[in-house]
Amino acid sequence: MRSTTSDSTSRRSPNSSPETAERILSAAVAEFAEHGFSKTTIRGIAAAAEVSPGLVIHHFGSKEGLRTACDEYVFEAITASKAKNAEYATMAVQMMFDDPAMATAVHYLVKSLLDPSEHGQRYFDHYVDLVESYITDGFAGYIFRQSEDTRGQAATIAVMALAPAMLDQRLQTNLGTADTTDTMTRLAPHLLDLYLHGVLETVPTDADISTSPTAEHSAKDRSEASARSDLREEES
Amino acid sequence: MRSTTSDSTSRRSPNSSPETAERILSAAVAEFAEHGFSKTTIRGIAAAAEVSPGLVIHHFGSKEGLRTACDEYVFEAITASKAKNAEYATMAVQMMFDDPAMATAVHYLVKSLLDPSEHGQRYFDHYVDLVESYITDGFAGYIFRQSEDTRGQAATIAVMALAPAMLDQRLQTNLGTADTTDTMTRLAPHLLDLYLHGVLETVPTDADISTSPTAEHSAKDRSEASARSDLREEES
DNA sequence: TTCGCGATTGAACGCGCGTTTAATATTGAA
DNA sequence: TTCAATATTAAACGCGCGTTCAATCGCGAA
Repeated sequence: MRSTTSDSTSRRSPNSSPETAERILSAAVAEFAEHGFSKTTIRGIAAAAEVSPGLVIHHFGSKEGLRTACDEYVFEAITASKAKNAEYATMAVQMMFDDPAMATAVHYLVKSLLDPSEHGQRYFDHYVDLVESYITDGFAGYIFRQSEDTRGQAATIAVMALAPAMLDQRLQTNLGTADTTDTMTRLAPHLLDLYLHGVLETVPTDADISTSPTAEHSAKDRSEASARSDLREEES
Repeated sequence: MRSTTSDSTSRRSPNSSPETAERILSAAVAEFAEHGFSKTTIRGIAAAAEVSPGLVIHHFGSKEGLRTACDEYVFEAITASKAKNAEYATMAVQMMFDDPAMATAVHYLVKSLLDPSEHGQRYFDHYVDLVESYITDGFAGYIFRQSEDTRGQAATIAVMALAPAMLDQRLQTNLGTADTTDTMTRLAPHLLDLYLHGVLETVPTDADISTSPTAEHSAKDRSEASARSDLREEES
């Protein structure tokens, strides 16, 4: 039943269509990346690839088989990209979105990460390992703060690095950015600031220190009041 | 023929069953939180609430109507919690998971956030607004670093704060933590460190400082090599 | 040329979904 | 008690899904 070059002598039988299978695979990655796995249909993929639904099954056996093939396809694309651009990993995720195909691959991985399945866990585990090696060995000229719980630290940083891609659509709508690249460009300086200095500063005990106070907003004690009010009404 | 009615004392209109509707609602929130919206079935909710599928439709009109009802239900639970515990918002998300019902509510919101729909966007927008007010007014005794792009900064911080809850399952598997509370407790010190100091330190110009080299891993320049290799094999 | 095999298709199958419908059970109001 | 309205159910409807199947097409081998 399984097809696609079962002959070891690389001899192609009467008919072959490696490019058709690849077109299906490419369409599948795009569809999965956009709609997620459960909402994506074989019929939709077939339509995008301009083939019949039956042919998709013929080449990949099942929807799950197609997904597995997509995993390898995307992993190879990501690793190939990393070889060319080793700086992406920890915080410069936005660099990956320059290449449209790479952006699709990242979106696919995000969907895989958020969908309960082994595929996504495998990628997440690998990513945490990668960050952990960065913590111990340094990365791109930077060194990391050290912790007694390096594993937990690596997991924390990995989660932070993946977060913007996961909420890409939400950010795009909220900030009014045009696309993913635009969004990541907008976030980049704040991410860098966060990674370098954090976000909080201990309240000055008596004297002012550092950080030019650009805006003297009314810093009252309404931190709790604002938390309780108006969660429900909105209009923006 | 369901039980529950058991004893007498029914003083309502001709017939009514607010408690049955509430049981359905509660079951729906739990099911949605666990499986997401598209994978959750009316039949599954009905079974969890021990009623017939038709009754679910009778009370809420449709699956979408049920979802809308769940939104309000969860929003109220969250806001009620915030009234009692105003410290959760920015980084102390883990505090919310003490209450099991609250943990379900948070998981529901996460699923809503990750599912493309207006409901999740509404919550995200509100949350960014909340963080923005914290940036300008301070929060829980802390003051925030100031930026020219407060909106972008707020969005960045909001995304960071939501990230651990979104990858809860992935973290649990990777770290071997028992449950969400355990996971959040594990991450908490690293999150605090991140928020207070960041993760990176500029590489020392000439002298070594701090950071004991704990790991004897082959700490070569393999940062790039490890990125390219062994993405696909795993066994842990 | 003829033959065989994989590529490809259109139609159909079975299933589970959200929803509808008709009937029954229950209960406050008259 | 009688009545009307609601709660509740079992069954079924229609639809879209993943998948199967039989038939056809196209091309290399003989």
